[in-house]
Amino acid sequence: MTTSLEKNSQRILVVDDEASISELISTSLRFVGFDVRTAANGAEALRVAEEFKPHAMVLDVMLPDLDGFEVCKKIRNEGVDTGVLFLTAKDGMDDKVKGLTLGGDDYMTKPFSLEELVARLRALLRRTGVDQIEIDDEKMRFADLELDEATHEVRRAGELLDLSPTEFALLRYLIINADRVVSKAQILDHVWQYDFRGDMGIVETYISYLRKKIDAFDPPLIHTVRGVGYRLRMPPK
Amino acid sequence: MTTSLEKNSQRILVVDDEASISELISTSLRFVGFDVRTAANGAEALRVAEEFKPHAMVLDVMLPDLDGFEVCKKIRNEGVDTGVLFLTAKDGMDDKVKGLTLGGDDYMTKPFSLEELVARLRALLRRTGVDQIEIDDEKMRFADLELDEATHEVRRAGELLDLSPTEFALLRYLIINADRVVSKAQILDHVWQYDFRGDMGIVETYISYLRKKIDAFDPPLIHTVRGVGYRLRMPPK
DNA sequence: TCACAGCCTGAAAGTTTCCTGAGAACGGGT
DNA sequence: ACCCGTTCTCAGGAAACTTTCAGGCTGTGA
Repeated sequence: MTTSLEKNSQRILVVDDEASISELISTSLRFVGFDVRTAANGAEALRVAEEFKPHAMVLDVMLPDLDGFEVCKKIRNEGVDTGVLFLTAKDGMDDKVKGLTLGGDDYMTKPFSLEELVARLRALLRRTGVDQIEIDDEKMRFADLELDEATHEVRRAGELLDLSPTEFALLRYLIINADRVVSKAQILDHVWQYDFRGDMGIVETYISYLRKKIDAFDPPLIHTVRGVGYRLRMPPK
Repeated sequence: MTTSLEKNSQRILVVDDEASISELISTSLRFVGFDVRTAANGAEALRVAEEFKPHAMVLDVMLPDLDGFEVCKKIRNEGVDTGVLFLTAKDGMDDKVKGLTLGGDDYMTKPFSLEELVARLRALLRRTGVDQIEIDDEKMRFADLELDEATHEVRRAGELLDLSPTEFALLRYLIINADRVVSKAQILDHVWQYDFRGDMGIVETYISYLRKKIDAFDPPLIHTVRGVGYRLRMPPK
């Protein structure tokens, strides 16, 4: 079923018992080029990890059998050297969450946005440095735009801009899809948390906010494609 | 299993019978670039030390078979020349341990913070001077900030500041990660003792304390990145 | 040219995150 | 035992951010 034959992509194991979440994540990760396997519980995770040897895992701490920490520990004891991105519920935070950012690992609370997930996962893979070509020093560029994941700085024409978290995430998504048209629905699906129930008007609002900041310069880079979506591009000369 | 082939890193042997502690420590040490092996008791420690020839050891004094002092003595008798960082429980045997800092050795009481552990270990390696290039003279700098590991002094613009232990550790962590955003969770994981069970509000409190001291000067160096964390940086021109 | 859907944007309400002062708890030193 | 510096919790208020909404604008097709 699942290809898993993509020679050049990094292998990610997604472990979550909620099928809808698991699917959401794996679809997204596949789409951006990862080689993904899933498991619905700890036991299955162990089995899959052994033969799949993932470069990183996305791991719910709340599993039906073992908890995420156990799974992580066991897999590492098996000699699979893998970074882990833990998923936790918003509240259960107090107890065992300590220590999750050690050793290159990271965690996110549910619900999250898919862009955030991908960004974190990439950062994690970069840190744990699995067989990695050292291309991107966590900076994205488009035209005279520059977005730095590590410092959370955004510049246009060298000038520092002050963006809110959502503005930052939206711009990141636009840059990733530079030159392509992305629909408001796509934006909503990727940039907003997966449980967001509002309508797409909010995307318009945020595009407007972004324009005020990044298109205070010339030339404007954010273009509306009426009836379709938005597109980041250099205006044709 | 674990790489252990990193030619240029220093070798550390971690000896502790509590698996969770041992793992916590080795994960942290590996991540900052050491080549780590672990042992769960005295006998194993002797065996591993003989062939691993560690530059330093992190050694629990309370082991199931031999105690830490015995282990240390035997290993040195075998001709392995290694500094030792002892770990002791808060209460017992202060007297026995006290004498240990006479050599280049050092000790810490459990629970400790990981930054503290790494800092002490580095200081120890520096003192025992194992085949090391003498790069860092135990002073860290950022802008007009100066933090001296050896004297525990902190200056800004040449002026001596009076920091509490926690404030010192927090500032050290910020300087180590200068210019990058560090989340409150990361700070908690690295700067606070590993058994701390409170919430991240305390990080805010300490950031506030630190600001009152180091940002009483101009320009302010500690910056909040809303929704993400904190960041030490020079304000943009 | 008109009408309308699609889009833009200001403003206000709602929500979250952060800052900080006050005080309780703790512990080492005298 | 007491003092004092330190750690930690808590809660009010400020500030930043998110979301909704409505009125106005614009491009497009009839």
